Amino acid sequence: MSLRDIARKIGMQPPSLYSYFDSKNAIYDAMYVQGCRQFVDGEPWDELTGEPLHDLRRLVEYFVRFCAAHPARYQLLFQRTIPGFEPSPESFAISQASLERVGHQLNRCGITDRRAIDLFSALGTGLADQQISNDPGGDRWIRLIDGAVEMFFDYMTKTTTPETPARGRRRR
Amino acid sequence: MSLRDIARKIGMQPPSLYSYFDSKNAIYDAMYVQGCRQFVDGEPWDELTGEPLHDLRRLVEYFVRFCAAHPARYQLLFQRTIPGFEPSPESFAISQASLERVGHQLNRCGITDRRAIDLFSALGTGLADQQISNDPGGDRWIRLIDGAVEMFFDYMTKTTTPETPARGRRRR
DNA sequence: GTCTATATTCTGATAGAC
DNA sequence: GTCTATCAGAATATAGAC
Repeated sequence: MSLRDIARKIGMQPPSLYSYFDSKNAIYDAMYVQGCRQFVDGEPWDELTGEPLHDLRRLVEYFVRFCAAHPARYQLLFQRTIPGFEPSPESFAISQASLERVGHQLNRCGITDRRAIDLFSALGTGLADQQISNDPGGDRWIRLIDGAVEMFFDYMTKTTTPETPARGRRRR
Repeated sequence: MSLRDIARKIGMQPPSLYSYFDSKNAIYDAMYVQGCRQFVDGEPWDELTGEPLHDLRRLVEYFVRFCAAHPARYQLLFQRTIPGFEPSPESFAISQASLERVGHQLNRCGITDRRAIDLFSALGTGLADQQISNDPGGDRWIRLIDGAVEMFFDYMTKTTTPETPARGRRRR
């Protein structure tokens, strides 16, 4: 989508956009902020129960469904595949804060391994990525979320605190 | 990169490319095939030992390192993010065959769950994706491969064949 | 604030000579 | 097979009138 297309969609002439944005990348940055806000505003924090497996599933499910529902935003926010664009520091800070909240939630679930957040994010991104690339509009990888999170939780609660009694674990 | 850039790089004039390819997408398709071949040719099948955890780690490590070393190919082959392009059926079949070999390898490792290949691919893609997006040139997610594969293997050998005695499992 | 008009550069692609 | 010449259109961006 070009500036022409944007302008036409909102009933403007292309040059008029420059009254609002300095450049095309400035528009991308605004969209980045908007996308972050939209993602953060929908985060299901108030739907968490304190039951680790349930809560982590909710987080991953929210992320994957968001990405699958808005693949262009997924590309803009999480893939960094738009040629000349990278978000401004202020904009990037918003998504950083969101990631940190996920880290804190992992801690609250008894997962303190320092690599946990990286592995967790890789798992979520992988599910979203495959869902978008190989089954757009479907739910083939969305249906794997519960199992994937269980896999992650089992592994993390075993290797980091092997002496801790299993909490809230379920099979299937 | 435009057709002009390609032509200049190989010391040709842009129109001469059309003696070899019908369109820009035809070039993409040839690159897709070339990328598939390159990936397949380097697959470490002859380095597998029969020890499930080792072999699966080798496969994932090869995939992630390939993607991290060739991010443009990663985008072309596995991300499908190039605007007007999708591979021709003949080209796509090559990558399909590669994925099927991974599925057979999972079977050989005693993993027969039908969702295993999807979860495995999501895990590999997620690691590659995060590595490229958030630590290009580094190894932050590459270092997670061993743990991630162990997590996957443990989960798959437990949930699908819970009565099977653990084979080749190691901690850390 | 929004417009018309336009600059400049790049894009993929074609015609036709050699 | 490769070239020169060129097309038709799209891209981002600017100047200046209303």
